[in-house]
Amino acid sequence: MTQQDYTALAELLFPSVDKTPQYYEELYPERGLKEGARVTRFAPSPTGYLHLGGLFGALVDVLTAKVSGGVSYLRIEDTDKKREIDDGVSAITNGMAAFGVEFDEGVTGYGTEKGEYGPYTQSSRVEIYQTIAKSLVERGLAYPCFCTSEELSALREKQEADGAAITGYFGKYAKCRDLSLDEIKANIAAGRTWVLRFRSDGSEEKRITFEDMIRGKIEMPENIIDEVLLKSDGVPTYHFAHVCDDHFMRTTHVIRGEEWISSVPKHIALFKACGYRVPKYAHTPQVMKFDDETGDKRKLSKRKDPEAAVSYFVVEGFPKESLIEYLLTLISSGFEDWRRANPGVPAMDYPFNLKKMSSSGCLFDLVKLTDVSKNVISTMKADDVAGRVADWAKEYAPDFYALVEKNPAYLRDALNIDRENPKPRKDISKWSEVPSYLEYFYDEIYTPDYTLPQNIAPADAKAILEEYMKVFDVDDDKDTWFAKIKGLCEPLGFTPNVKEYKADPGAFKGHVGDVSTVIRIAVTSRSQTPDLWSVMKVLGGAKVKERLADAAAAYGKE
RNA sequence: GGCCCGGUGGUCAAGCGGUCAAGACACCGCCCUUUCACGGCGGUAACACGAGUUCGAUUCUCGUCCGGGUCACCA
Repeated sequence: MTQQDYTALAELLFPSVDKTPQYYEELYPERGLKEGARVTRFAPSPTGYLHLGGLFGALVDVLTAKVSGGVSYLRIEDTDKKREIDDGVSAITNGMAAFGVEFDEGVTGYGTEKGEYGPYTQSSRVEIYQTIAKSLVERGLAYPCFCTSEELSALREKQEADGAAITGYFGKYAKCRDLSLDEIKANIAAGRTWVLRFRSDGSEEKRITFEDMIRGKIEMPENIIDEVLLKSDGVPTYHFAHVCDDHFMRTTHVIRGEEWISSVPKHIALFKACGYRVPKYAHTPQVMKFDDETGDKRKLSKRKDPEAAVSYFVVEGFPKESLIEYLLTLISSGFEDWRRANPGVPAMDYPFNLKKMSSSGCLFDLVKLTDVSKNVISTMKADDVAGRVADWAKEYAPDFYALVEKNPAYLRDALNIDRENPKPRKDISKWSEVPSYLEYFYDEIYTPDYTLPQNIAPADAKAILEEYMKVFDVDDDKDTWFAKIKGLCEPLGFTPNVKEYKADPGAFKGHVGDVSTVIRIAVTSRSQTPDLWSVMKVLGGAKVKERLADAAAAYGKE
């Protein structure tokens, strides 16, 4: 075909395209950012709920931009209408919001966005792709292909049967590659649909190398495939959209999952054909999970693993900071050290470095998350914890919420036991644990169970309780409170001195610990609780006396 | 199958030619202690395998094995 033919072909294929690439170059100028500033993007497709791996990637994008004084943005890749789901976009933006991940630009919700480089939704950018496609045709770098999917799969089968190393539409197999202008016209006139293909000039022998920001140098065979640029409905494939968008949105660093590594040669070829500067690439490792059934590491699966959806963590009531902190420990090995050196600093201030990211797939570890979360929660103020518990309960535990809502101060006080001090308790890892954790503070959900440890006889328990009721005063300070419990010991055959008991166990029924346990069980039905004195203070004198009496009566019946 | 990525304790991981191979989680023990937790101290436990390069390999090279990805008008 001659240049004239190409021009005519471009006009034939894209009659309605009236803009030029130059128009968009001016519309989306280079960003005037300072030297070294990185522009990153998170570009998911709205095909389901927000995946944990998605949050992971988004974090890397945002951090990379932030640390360099650059820009991160959210782009929606909705070029495949078949796979799209109704609230796919909201699932992504809500999920990000729920964990406090904020982009500088891009889609902010269903139908809304911010920033000067939009639209940030690919389905709204078809005119741009077509303009670039048209110019590629004019330059002989792209051509229409009329092959049907049947023909294509027949081709693949034939190649496989021949034992071909590379299968696909390329070179001599690309039968539409050298159609004449007249043939093309005839096909179109006959109403045959077409896709636009890239005319690759790659060679099977040549290899290309590129520098991955995480993995270092990667060498691969050059792309020889005549990749589809525009599907038959005129919408671009991922590959073409990636090139156009990341060029015009002036992305400097393309950070995406490692499943894209194998298409980098394709992308580099496309960037070059378009005359664009190739961005830097960083391919992140996959988040895996240990499969108990097979005993193997495997990719986190949407179908089998509830924790693959970030919504799992909000339902369970993990604070957003916990998941972020945990993910950061996976993302960057230096994070835990930094955290120890910088307690209380927002996680997003972490001086992240792409190069220090591990390149091997990491296993998602719920146990570690639990530990991280306990630490996060242990540093929160009681008011904060109470507020978050209430917010969580309102949504996911309405019965508990009804209880809590009646007296917020009471909830706060119960949650404040052994909190707001240098060595806070670390009992809670997620809000869903709170209802059972605070059970004995609420009669409505409290079921008395006065079961004693083996070594304490009910009759002794009854005696302890009866004596204790005589001296109990909720207003005692902690020392006199405990002195009273010690005072109970000797008359009843126990010793206030644990060491004394250990020296000669046979001489006593037990020690203060046993006496305390009896009281603890009477008041809370548990042998293990946070500081009992504090618990009683929160419960109030009347309630404590009532429980003491109930328990004593219960032992009396035995 | 071709191409590509990866392989340090159970998990996450430092390490970049010479280390008794960090640390965190989990686990175990001890101390603290009226229970539990917290905290402190200590412990078990790893360089997938085989060659090569080197005075010396966890570190470099090759091969093997294992895991993963990718070979669509899906992203």
